[in-house]
Amino acid sequence: MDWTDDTIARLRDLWSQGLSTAEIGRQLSITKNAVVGKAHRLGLPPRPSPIRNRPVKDGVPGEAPPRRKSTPRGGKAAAAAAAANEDLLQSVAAVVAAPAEAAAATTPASAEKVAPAVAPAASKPAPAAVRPVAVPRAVVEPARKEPVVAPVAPAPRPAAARPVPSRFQEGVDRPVRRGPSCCWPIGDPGTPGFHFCGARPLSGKPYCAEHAAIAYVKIRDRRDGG
DNA sequence: CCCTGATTCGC
DNA sequence: GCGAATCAGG
Repeated sequence: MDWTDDTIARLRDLWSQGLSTAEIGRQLSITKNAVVGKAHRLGLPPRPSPIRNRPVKDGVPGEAPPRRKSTPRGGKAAAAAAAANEDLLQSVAAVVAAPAEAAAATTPASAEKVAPAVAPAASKPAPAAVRPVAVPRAVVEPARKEPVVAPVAPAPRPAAARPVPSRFQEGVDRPVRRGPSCCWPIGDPGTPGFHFCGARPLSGKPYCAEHAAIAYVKIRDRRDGG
């Protein structure tokens, strides 16, 4: 791998986007090991690791068969990494908490499904021109085979100025129509006029065509003047 | 099995 | 410095 300034910058960018190492590797056409290794050497912030910490060997390693030539080290390093990890997690959690809560606030229990606060990671054959938006993996599901779009959290008042459709005058909590309905929030939650769009959603989506167009936007390389 | 990220260590 | 091999948890 030729680690030019550009590729390193790309790595840093993708890394900061919260993409998985494997995903970064795919986009850079390298292995995840290369990604991790480089990131490690670059001193990039550790990602939330599935591994809690490196087992301490001075105690009971838990039957860790020393397949390696030398026993795995990393007592201090692992501890530090773990600490940094938690620290990072806290920060990330704090950052993502707000949007999540906001979304939750606008999603009543009556909604049949939760809003798709999910950023589909680029699938394997993803074009290089697009890539998923930064979303910490902790709050997203594994990638779906969806078109590369990014969810946009509904604005607090996407249509505050809009008149309330007459079909909602009679019942706010229970839309007139049954079955799936667009759950795009309209108005202020908790206020009398608040309601959900209620139109027929696109199949497989929580929003109607109109609001899906707003909710899902194509991702463009933000470094490219986006 | 698949996935994940971290570490080690030969090169 | 690099990254495959390996580890280890979900």
